[in-house]
Amino acid sequence: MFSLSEENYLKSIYHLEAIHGKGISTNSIAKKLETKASSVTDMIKKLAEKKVLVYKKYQGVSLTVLGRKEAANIVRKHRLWEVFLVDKLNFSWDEVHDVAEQLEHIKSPKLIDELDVFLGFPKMDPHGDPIPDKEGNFQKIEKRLLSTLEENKTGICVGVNDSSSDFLKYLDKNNISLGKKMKVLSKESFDGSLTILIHSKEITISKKISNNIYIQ
Amino acid sequence: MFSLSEENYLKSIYHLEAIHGKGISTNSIAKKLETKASSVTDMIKKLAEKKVLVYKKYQGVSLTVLGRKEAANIVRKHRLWEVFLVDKLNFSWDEVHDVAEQLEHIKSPKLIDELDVFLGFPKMDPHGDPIPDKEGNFQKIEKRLLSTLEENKTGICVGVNDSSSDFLKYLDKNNISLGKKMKVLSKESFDGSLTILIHSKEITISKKISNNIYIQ
DNA sequence: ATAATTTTTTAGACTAGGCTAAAATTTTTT
DNA sequence: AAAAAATTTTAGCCTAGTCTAAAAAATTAT
Repeated sequence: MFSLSEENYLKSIYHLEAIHGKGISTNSIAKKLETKASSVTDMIKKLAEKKVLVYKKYQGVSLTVLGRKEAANIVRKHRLWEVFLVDKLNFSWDEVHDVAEQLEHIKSPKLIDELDVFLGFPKMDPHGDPIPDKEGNFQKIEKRLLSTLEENKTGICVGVNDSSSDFLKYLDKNNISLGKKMKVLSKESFDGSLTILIHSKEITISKKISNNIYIQ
Repeated sequence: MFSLSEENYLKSIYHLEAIHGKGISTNSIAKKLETKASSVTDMIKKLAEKKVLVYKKYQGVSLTVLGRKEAANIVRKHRLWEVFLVDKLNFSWDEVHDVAEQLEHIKSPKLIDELDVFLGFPKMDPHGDPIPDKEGNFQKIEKRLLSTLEENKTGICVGVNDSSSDFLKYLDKNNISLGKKMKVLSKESFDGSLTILIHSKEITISKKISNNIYIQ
């Protein structure tokens, strides 16, 4: 059994590995968890003893198979709870993160199995991120950043790269949500900003925005 | 904001006050929380500083208005989650306690409001215990112990006094659940055991059992 | 009313998880 | 290849919450 703190470390390392591959640095973990490198060193020693990751001094860490499965299960719980909050309790997609962050630590295999049934075995959370199964596997969906779409081409929003409340509220304000069709009308080469057509309305978005929207 | 541990103390003291009135002893709290009296002394000092209870050395404690409201809200959350587990996730009434014990500590006012809506504003949990509203108020229902029912009289099961898994499983096995009609056929004066008619079946139950079933 | 017992509190120690400051190691720059 | 910079680890300290053992107070029994 893992403590709340241990689970948060596992989850962070899992997310970091998904982006950067094996060998996650102490500093990057510290940044992600908003803590100090020295605290990270202490904790990864503990986690290494528990066989969920491999650690060699000054070399960063990598999750073991066990650790990855454990982490995927926390992510699974997080995302299932997000679906619950949006589908059943009228939360909007920018409100779910903090609550799911708490709910993901509830320990009860039956709870999460039944929640999965109750929600109809969803494959995606409200931000378009995949929900792992019990083994930690999930279908990787085809997607690319809106910023890579050429002029006059059309895509459908299938996810976001940043799930912060601020960003999601911006999207709501501009009528961007999962499943929306969007066409790139023009691309400004100077700053990378895009003018897109969405819902028969033209809006201009910055490079930073288009770098955080996934389309298909 | 209160820590998990503080919340558990508040809840225990709240339950003890409901049974024994004001002035709860250090030892009784320790027993309820399965901890040591010395730990209790430490914690109640902290809680007294936070104004949720009044403490005078060697005199036991009493919740303040603030403390009672805080505690009632934890109970509210616990019982709403129990309803959710039974009504929506196919838990049986003997399985809900441990999970609700975890869920009751999730912090999100919106979550609990929306859960209440989603469940249709239930007034009782699966064991017949009342669910307090946000102010901590609940309707006290008329009820008496099955053991006080006279021979040849009939009652309807409206609650249980003991919510342990063992006891609830015993009730399941004997087809006793909320809403069931039961008639006392005979009472053994020697040991207080009862022979009751339930669902046109006769069963004999001990005094201890009949002391833990509420009827109306 | 005093002795014995029980309850409660205090004192001091421990663990998990975090921090700061300093030391050790690795990486980057010159 | 040495010096400078950045990263990581170690050492020592802190807080929350718990524990044991001993002291203090309250209660019960004689």
